Amino acid sequence: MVRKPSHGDSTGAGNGGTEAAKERKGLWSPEEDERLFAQITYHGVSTWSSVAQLAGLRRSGKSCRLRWMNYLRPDLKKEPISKREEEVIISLQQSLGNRWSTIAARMPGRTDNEIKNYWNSRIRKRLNDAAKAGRDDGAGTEPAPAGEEKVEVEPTNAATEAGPMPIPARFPVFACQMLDGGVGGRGISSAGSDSGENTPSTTSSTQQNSGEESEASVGDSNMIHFLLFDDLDYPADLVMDVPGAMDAWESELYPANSISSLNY
DNA sequence: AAGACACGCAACCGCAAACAA
DNA sequence: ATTGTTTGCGGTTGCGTGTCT
Repeated sequence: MVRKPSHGDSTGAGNGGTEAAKERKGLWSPEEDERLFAQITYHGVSTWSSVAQLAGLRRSGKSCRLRWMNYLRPDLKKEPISKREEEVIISLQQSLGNRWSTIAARMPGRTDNEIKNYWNSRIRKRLNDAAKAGRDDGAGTEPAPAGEEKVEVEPTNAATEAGPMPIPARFPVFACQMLDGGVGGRGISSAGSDSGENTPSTTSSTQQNSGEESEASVGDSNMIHFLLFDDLDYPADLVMDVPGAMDAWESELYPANSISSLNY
């Protein structure tokens, strides 16, 4: 259920109207998204506040960063969180606690916000229910280990569940820039690969993964890493070979004239 | 059909860490 | 060493939509 944008004043003309410089808040309009995406794609990120300024957005740098990280980033997975991913979340939450960004860093294509929301709205509730049910049964004093709370686990790779791997909506151009090395601020490079700590291992491991994870228990952290490498859907060096991706990007998602018409 | 409620998601807020001047 | 700025994080809230009564 995607909330319909309620940006009554997508141009920023509203919001009281008089203070042109006043920061906009609330949902992002498609135009704002487009401006932000184009700005970052073509010019990278020096500082987020400058991104907001250069893109002509009346948004805080913070807001721009959040929008990019949680929504516009080309490497985000758009499909719902799979059972396997849910198991990983549960397992990592057990070992790391509510360190959502760390958990997200180990789940390519997922954001901390997404994981946090998923946890708060679904898993936590379910675990609580399970714990309560356990107490009612008198069956145990501890809630069942989260990993065992599962839910039938498909042996298949999550990436293959939904059929052919979808072409990430905006990845190609972004990847071109990344590989080109041209625009590189620190923001754009970290956004393209993933935040920091897992980047080297994930990218290097991607090509060697064997395709299927072992049957190790969910609580096994080594297995989690292995499994996650397996989940990395869009290794940067493969993206350039996706036939027609650029065409799709240009013709459907962001026609050249729609971007070049922006002033920045 | 309509209102109440629950759910899920997007975004904001406040804080702390990192960095620059 | 100090101060100001920016970034990143986790918690929380607001709101649209779906479901139930």
